[in-house]
Order: sequence, then C-alpha cells, then structure tokens
Amino acid sequence: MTRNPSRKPAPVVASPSRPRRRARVSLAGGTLLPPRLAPRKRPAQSRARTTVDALLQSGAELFALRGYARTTTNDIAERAGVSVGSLYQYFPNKDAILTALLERHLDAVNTVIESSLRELIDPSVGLRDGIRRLLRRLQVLHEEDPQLTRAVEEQVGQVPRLPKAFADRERQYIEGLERMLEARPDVRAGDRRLMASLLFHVAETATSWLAHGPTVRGESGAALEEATEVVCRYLEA
Amino acid sequence: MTRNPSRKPAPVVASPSRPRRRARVSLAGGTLLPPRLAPRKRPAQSRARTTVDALLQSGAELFALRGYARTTTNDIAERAGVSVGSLYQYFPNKDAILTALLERHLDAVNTVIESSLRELIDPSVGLRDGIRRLLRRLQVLHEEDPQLTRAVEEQVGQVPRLPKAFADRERQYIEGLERMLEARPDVRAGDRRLMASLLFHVAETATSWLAHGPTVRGESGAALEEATEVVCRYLEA
Amino acid sequence: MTRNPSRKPAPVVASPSRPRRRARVSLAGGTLLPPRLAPRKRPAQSRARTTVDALLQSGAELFALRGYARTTTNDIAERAGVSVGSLYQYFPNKDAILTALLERHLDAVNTVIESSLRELIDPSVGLRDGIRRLLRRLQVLHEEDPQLTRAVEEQVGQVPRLPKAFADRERQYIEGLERMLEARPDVRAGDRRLMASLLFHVAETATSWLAHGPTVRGESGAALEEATEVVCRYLEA
Amino acid sequence: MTRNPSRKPAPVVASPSRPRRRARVSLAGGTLLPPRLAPRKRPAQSRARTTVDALLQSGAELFALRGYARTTTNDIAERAGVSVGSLYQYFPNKDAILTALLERHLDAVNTVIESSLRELIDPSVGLRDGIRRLLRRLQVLHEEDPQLTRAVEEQVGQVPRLPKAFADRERQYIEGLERMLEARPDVRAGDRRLMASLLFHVAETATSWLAHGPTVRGESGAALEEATEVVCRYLEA
DNA sequence: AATGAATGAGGTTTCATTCAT
DNA sequence: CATGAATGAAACCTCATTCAT
Repeated sequence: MTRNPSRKPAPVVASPSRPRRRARVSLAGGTLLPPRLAPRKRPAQSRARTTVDALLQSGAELFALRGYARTTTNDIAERAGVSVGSLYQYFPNKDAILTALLERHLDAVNTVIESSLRELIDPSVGLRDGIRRLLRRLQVLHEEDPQLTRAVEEQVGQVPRLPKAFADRERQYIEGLERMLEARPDVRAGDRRLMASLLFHVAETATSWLAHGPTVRGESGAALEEATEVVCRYLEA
Repeated sequence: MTRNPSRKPAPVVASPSRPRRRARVSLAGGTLLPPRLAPRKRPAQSRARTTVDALLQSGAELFALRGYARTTTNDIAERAGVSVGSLYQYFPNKDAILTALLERHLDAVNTVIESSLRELIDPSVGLRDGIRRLLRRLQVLHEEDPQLTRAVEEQVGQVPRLPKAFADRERQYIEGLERMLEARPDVRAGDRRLMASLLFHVAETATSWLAHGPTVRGESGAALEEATEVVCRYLEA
Repeated sequence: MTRNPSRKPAPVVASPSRPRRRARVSLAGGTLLPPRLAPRKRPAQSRARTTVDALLQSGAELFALRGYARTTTNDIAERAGVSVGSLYQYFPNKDAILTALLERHLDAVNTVIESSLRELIDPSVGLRDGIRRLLRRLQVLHEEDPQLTRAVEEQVGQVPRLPKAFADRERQYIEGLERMLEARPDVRAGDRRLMASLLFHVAETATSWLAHGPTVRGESGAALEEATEVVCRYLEA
Repeated sequence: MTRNPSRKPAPVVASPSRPRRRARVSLAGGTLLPPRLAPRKRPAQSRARTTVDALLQSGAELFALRGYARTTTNDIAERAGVSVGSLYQYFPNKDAILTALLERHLDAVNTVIESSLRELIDPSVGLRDGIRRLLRRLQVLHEEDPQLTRAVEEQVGQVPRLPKAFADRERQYIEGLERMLEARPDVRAGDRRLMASLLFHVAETATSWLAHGPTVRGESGAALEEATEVVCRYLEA
C-alpha cells in the first residue's frame, strides 16, 4: 500500500488540443470576490496552469451536464485527469470553481459588449449592422464553449454571492446601453432607462435562443436575422 | 456543502402496501411525472390540505431564497411549522416538492396561455390588445406568488426529469403560437416556426422582466407598455 | 441498499450502570463559549440525554486513550453506540465535545475549590486539615472519572480557544487562594500573590500525582499525607 | 479539522535501498527511538545543519503556537524557509520532528539534572544552595528556548511512543533523587521513594511556573526564592 | 397522524507524503 | 540536493430519509 504501483495511465488532461481562450483581466480591475471564493494560489509552473485549465473545463462540462449540486469535486477532478488534492490546491472549495468560470465568462462577454457598444455609439454605423454584429459575437462566444456559457448561466444562482456579481455587471451594461440609445438619432423616443433595461434582457434571450434554440442546422443565418429583427424593430423610430 | 439530494437511485418501494393514488391530472392530460415525483397521497382532509400548502409555500420561499441544493427538507418542514416526518407523509422525497411546485405553476401558466391564445387567434381582437392582456395576465401570476415563480424558474434545472417536462410544455406553447401567427392577417410574413419560437422566449423574458425588473414603483404601467411594444413591433407587418 | 436489514444490535449506549455526575451550571453563570464550540441543541427527550452522555463519556475515554488528534468523530460515535449523525445533532464539531468535557470538569472542580476555600478561610479550621480535605476531594474527583480528568487536562491545548477559558479559571482560583492566605494568621509572611500562584500549581501537581502517580496500591493514604505535607510545609509559619 | 497525522500504520520501508544511519546516541545510552522516529540522515554539511535547525526551530514554534495536530509539515517547511521536500530529506515523517525536539530537550535537561544531582549528593553542599541552583539551571533552559520547552511538554502526548520515553527518563531521575535523599543527613525522614517521586513533580512544576508563571518582570529573583522555598521546606528536617 | 431523534451513505476538504523536474 | 505540484487515504460533516414513540 506504500504507493499504488499501477497508476491511472496519465489521462492527459482533457482535450488539450482545443485552444482555450485566455481570460483577460476582469473589467472592474481586479477580482471583487471575497477570499472564500477567490482562487487559492496562482499557478506558477506551466504544469499547474494546465491543471487549472483542465479543472475549469471539466467543471464547466459537468455543471452543464448534471447541474452544480449533482456534480462532486471528485467527479471534476477525475474528469480533469487529476486528483482531488490538486483541485483543492487551486480552488479553496467547490464554489470557487463556479466563481472562476463566471469570471472567465464575464470577462469574455465584457470584451464583446464593450467593443460592440463602441461601434453602436457611433451614429454613422447602421443600427441594424451594429446590433447584428453584437448578437453575432455573443453567439460566437456561446459556440466557442457552450459548456462554459450554459454552466455559468444556469448555475450561478446556486452559489450565494455570485448573483450579486452578475447583477452588478448587468447594471453596468444597461447604463452603457442607455448612453448608446441617447447617442443615436435613429432610435425612437421613449424612456431610455426602461428601454435599455428591457433591451438588455431581450438581447440576452435572443443570444441564448440563437445558441440553444431549436435552430435546425442550416438556418442559423435565418435565426440570426430573426434575432436582429426583434431587437431592431423594438428600437427603430 | 451541497449534498446530492437523490441518494438512492431507485428504492421506489416506499410503503408498497398502500395503494398510491394518481396525482391530479395536469392540464396536458395526465401527469407527466413518474411515480417517484408524484405526491404521496392526496390530502383529503382540510388540515392535511393546509399542511401541504404550508410545505409548498415554505419550499417555494426557501428555494427562491437559497436555491434548491442549499435548502434542506428539515428547513422546509420547520418553516412550514411541521415536523420532517409530516413532510414525508405528503411528499415521497425532496424532488417531489419542487415537482409539485412546477405543476402548480404550469397549471396556472397554462390557463393563462390557453385563454390568451384563444383570444388572439380571433383576428377581430386587436393584436396589441391581445398581447398586452397576455403579458398582463402572466405578470399578475408572478405578482400573486413571486416566490413560486422564481423558485420554479430558477431551480427546475436542479431536478433531473423536470427540464423535460418544462421543454414539453414549451414545444406545445410554441405550436399554439405558430397556429396563432398563421391565423392572423395582421402579422408580418416570415418563417412562422422560427418566429413563434423566438416570440415565446421574448414573451417569457418580457414577463419576468416585468416582475423582477428594475421597475421603479409607479411606472409599472409604462413597463407593461414597453413589454407590449417589443412583442408587437416584432410581429406587426 | 435501501436500508441495511441487519443493523448493529443496539449497543445499548455504553455502560449505563455507572452513575454519571450531573454537571452543575457553570460558575461564571452561563457558558462563555462562542457558538462554534457551544453544544448544538439541548437534548429534550430522555433518549437524547442518554445519547449525549454516552458521547461525552466515549469522547473522554478515547481522548484520554489516544489523544485528541488521533480520535475520530466516527470512533466516538461508534464507541458510544450511536451513529455519527447523532453526534453532530448535539455537537457542531469535534472541538465542541472537548469543550463540553472541559465545562463539566471545570464545574466539578469549581464546586470542590469553592467549598474548600470557604472552609480554609475560617481560621478556626486547622490549616493541615483544610488542605488535606481539599486535596482529598480533588483526588476523589480524579478517581470518579479518571478518563474525564486526563482527557481534559492533557488535551485542552489542542483546541484553540480552550486554554483561555482554563487560564481564566486559574486566575480566579489564585485570587481566592490569595484572600485565604491573607485571612489566616497561621500562614507565614511573604508575597501573597506569588505564594498563591505557586500554591495553586503545586496543589494541582500534587493532586494529579495522587491520581496518576506511581502510587502503589495500599499506600494511597501515605501519598495523601505526603501531598498534604508539601503544601502545608510551604505555607506554615 | 484535525487530521490523523500517521496515516499508514507501518509502511516503514521508505527507500529501503538507502542504508539508514543510526541516529546520534542519546544520553541514556543508545537512542530509545525506533527507526520510524529517528532522523533520516545525519546532516554532515553545515548547510544541511542549518536547514535542520531551522526546521526544528520552526517546528517548535508552531507546535507551541498551534499544537501538534494543527501544524502541518508544509507550515513547518514554509516557516523554515525551505520546501516540504527538504523537510522529508531530514525527517522521515512529522512525528520525527517532535521526537527530535524531545531528544534535544531531554539531552539538555539531562545535563542539568546530572550535574545538579552530583552536587546535591555531596552533603557538604548546602541543600538550599543545591536546590536553588538546580531550579535556576532548569529555568535558564526554559528561557533559552521557551518554544522548545513548551512544545515538548505539551505535545509529547500527541505522538504514541514518546510518552514512554518521557516516563523512562522520569523513572531514572526519580531514582537519582532517591539516592540523593538517602545520602543527605539534612533531609527529614520518610518514605524516600514516595518523597523522591513527589519531589520530582513539584520541582518540575516549580520550574515551569518560573518560566511561564505570572512572574511580573523584575521579581524573577523573588520567584526563584519562592520556588526554592517549596522544595526545601518539603525536604528539610 | 405527528413528532423528532437517529441513521449512515456520501460529499467536501485536509494534509502527510511522494516524485518528476 | 532542492523544489513544489501532485497524490489519495482518511477525516470531518451534512442532510435526505426512516422509524420508534
């Protein structure tokens, strides 16, 4: 029993071929998350980096597949091809994994939103074109890592503090949208605050509809047009 | 932290001698739910009825407040003012509570949708009026028991079989919407299947936005108009 | 697997014959211990009371036998003839068990010290007699439940907050001793504070020496005289 | 919380190929410690010597501070400024660290006791002088490395075999004391075995009282006199 | 029926120890 | 020799569920 001589044959750390998006620094400038949810230590060696990535990927997949509660830390570690111990080297607890996923996701979304808003705020850019590109980019995000997005969207509610982080971002985005609405002459009149808020939710829905909806293969282009339609018709004068 | 709620995959046999009565027929014609999720017995006496109601209410509140996984059956019983033992008198397991909540919710939603669709399919009824009334009725539903709605919407994913029941309803509603779109001359042309599908999701979002959104008190009427706006503009010729 | 049909044959809750000392209310008037160390719920039914007693007894024995760290909560529960779950119904964690033992012990010691000091402060009581009775009573305490005493004395250091509780009592006793020294004319002159402090420790040592020392059976009386000797010779004019 | 420190009861064989050198002979003539507790290798080079010292110092501090069970080998290594790997280069396991500390301590104590007993056994040396010097020397020992002493005294019980080593020394010392009592004409009559035993414990207590007691700075001299007093008064005719 | 103490499988987490680099 | 990432057995603790009263 000193040491099991026949180890698991080095499961090679889940799908190393797929290029993993590098998370950018979180918008708010540094994580706002309390220590209980913050990652335990920054991986120094590249071996460690690989481990962390594998764990996050595995976590995203399992959370999306079975839900947060029905996923155990042992499951996550096993699917990632590492031991539970390793998981706890990098994450203080299970919640921290979902939290890290949320951060990655929010960072990615943030990039999309910011660049799209920058475009849209310029009145010389067509409204329909701007909206279409926004939705398209969000759709791409979903498609790049559907697991990640589903896991995050559906499971955040399961970890206490996260919904707040989510809501904070939401408010921030809505404010951005409001400024955009005001800046564009081709947007109809109305209570901009209200419109921005509803717009945000509709855009979000449209996006996830694009990604998970009953989009029969092939008509993906039509779906994107349809989604653009709801949003634009709502805004156009 | 979170404990897997369904330990024994299929003991099923709980008190096999006592004949299990079928759960109340759900709208779609017969309960969609397998015996393990069906209520244990129908409360005949009014005291029992009260107990069951208290348990469901308490469950809805706690699920909404802390999430399904972080809510224990003991919590639910305590808040309902009864003992755990009593809880298990009426529900075979924890999942059954969420399931019952879902059924209640779906029944209510069903009533609204069916009557609203009946209205809308009649071309003599104004599109905008019909849509507004649909949204209004759904909003009322949320307001009547916000806990119930939130609990159901956010937590269904935590119990394996439920998402399917949810999706089944969804498909059914989308078909209804499709028929409605076809029946109305004032609806613009387009892929009706696609439109119905997106319409469903947008209407859903609009409703929950109405209920939980940043609707500053007082402008609830304006919000309803806004919600009606997204939907109608999307459909109008 | 539904439920193990051949249960453990009701281990009858460890040695129910030995009379267990009833802990009195802790001197300071209510427990000072933080929630993390306080018992979880007060046993209401007598069945519960039995369970708690069995757990404490079992804990004392195992702590004394193997040390705090090498004793697991499962061990304690098993030896007590109950399940771990029951243990955690009454104690929020392992530390709380040692804490409860300490409280029981301190309560008992307190009673002895207080009554003995009341005697000794009366100059008409012979010093040697008073001291002998103090030591004798403490010795009896050890003998009544040697496990409890050993466990408490040797393991308190293993639980963070406890040493402080211990030290507080110590200070309190030393003050009592100081007052006693001042009240008696047959005590030699000297720095009373210093004397009281050293006296406390010597008395404590003498007691535990009486209890655990190499006291060959039979000469227990001689040992008590010897212990009385150290203390009295130190104090006498 | 506390994790059982000795997982594998007797794997022992760690690196069976490398010949294990005998640990330095301890005072009592040959190490009392079984191979599992003996240091892994004797540090030949001075760098190694430094590392070992740092580890022991760090271990002593942490054991004294948090207790044996709450101190991890990683903590010890980190505070010593080396990696865990290095720790295991010099100590076969955690217990060995406490064991080494005990050995150091016992060696030091031994030197003091032996020289003091040699003095005291000579009747021409004043009893009071001899005792005072004994206590003083022990006090110095405590003061030189308070951590070491506390760690050893309070934590030995946490490692199975150590209490026996401790008890062996105790017996040995008591025998020495007994011979001393017999050799001195100025010691009162009585059961020498009993007196020696109690004397040992009282002297020990007095010493630790001197070191940790409430000795307000400045009156350290008075405390030493007080300690000498208890011991001498007990012995004097 | 109701109660709530008891159960124990199983999930989370720790940390002594190993070993590839 | 040193490092520190990785390991995994085992401890702690929870909570869905049962059952004696």
